[in-house]
Amino acid sequence: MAKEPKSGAIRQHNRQKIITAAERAFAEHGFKGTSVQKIADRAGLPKTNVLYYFNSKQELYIAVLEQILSLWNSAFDNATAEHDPAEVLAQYIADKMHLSETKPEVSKIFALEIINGGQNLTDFFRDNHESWMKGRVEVIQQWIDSGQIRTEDPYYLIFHIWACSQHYADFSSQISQLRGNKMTSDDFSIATKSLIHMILTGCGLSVPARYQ
Amino acid sequence: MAKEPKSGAIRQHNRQKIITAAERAFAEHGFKGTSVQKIADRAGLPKTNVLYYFNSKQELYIAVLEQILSLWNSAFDNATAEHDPAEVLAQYIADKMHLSETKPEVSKIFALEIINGGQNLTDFFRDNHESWMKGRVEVIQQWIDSGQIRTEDPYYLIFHIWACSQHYADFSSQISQLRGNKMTSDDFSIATKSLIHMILTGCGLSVPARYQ
DNA sequence: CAAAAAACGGACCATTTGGTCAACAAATTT
DNA sequence: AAATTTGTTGACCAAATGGTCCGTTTTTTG
Repeated sequence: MAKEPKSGAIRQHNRQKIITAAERAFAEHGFKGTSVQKIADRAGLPKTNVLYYFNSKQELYIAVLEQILSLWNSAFDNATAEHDPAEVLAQYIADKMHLSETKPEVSKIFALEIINGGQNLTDFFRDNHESWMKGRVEVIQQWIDSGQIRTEDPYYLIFHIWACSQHYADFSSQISQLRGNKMTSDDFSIATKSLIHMILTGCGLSVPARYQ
Repeated sequence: MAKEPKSGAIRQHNRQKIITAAERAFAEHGFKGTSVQKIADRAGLPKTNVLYYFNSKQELYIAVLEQILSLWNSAFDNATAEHDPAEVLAQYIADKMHLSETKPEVSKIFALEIINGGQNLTDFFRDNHESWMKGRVEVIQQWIDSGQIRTEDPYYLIFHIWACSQHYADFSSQISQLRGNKMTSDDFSIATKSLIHMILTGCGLSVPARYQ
């Protein structure tokens, strides 16, 4: 079924144009709320052309989700118990916050997907994600066991990092409304420091100088 | 236009039945992803009947949002600078976590709404919310000024509390998948303690005995 | 440069869906 | 109990939408 890559230059270029348009559209209105026509308009192509490259709306959506995965990487991925938890966690939080600042659509699409039960995430992604988590939990558990950090449960620590950092992307409209203006780059910098401080201190770590 | 209450017993009863059905449906599939027919089925009524009580899908959706507001209340609402910040914040976090545990649909509907820009929230709600926020920020600022708590910015503190507590409702599917099973009541209890510990400690507060 | 492959795009179709109508049934009111 | 209001429902409609068809144009290839 799936026509193989064929990687022509035009194909590559158009697919990317469509994915980018779709990314923004899905982030704004969710899967159901986004019509193929709207995506096509944004990409500056006729609808038929979009369906030519992606056989269905669902297929396009999944392509968007998959492209997003490449952004998930972070230094935390390869950290071991030998690393300094304060450094690793601070860096991880900073990375996540940076992503929320620069690619809020990505976070929103994922949030929408997960809230709706994550039915479109491939098993491949799920397994990957799960084993990533297991690995990270193990490292944190070792930090706990060696008395380097103090927290109830590694899972919750990671969830709290995700929750807070993603909140700045997903709930940006609420944040802007309540604060009276959009978060500037400086605001993000302060929020990041604030979050790093809270989480590290909350784990009994002291904040590395360059994150203060 | 808007037919006034008329508060007959049947009316009251049916409206509530519909709202409850709609609440679950919207939480699962969002506004666009939920058809009036589906809501009607869940409520055990013909679609026409749903439209009879709520003139449009949008009107029903707004009714759902408004009913939700009643759950937003908390002891934190009336706290002043004279209160003990550790007590007040711990209680607030516990309240929010409790809501995530018992009414995850509510949190999800709100999350979906805010991610999509909150276009359906009434001005009334927005203003209310904004002035609530201003009041709370002021109290926290006083705690900061008097050296009782240590945090960068009151706004971010509140955002982080929301982010973490709501995460347990909104991202429950992800949490279940990664942990390997659904959060039990005991898990929630531990997560709550963990969160209270992290946030209070992160603000330089010590955790009140009954939350440890 | 001819032939094959890839890209383009208008017309079209089936389904879903929000919403209306009109007729009928049940409750309430007078 | 008659009159009026409220509740119930199936039939129906128009718009939106995902997706197909098929002919045409452009690009690539042998």
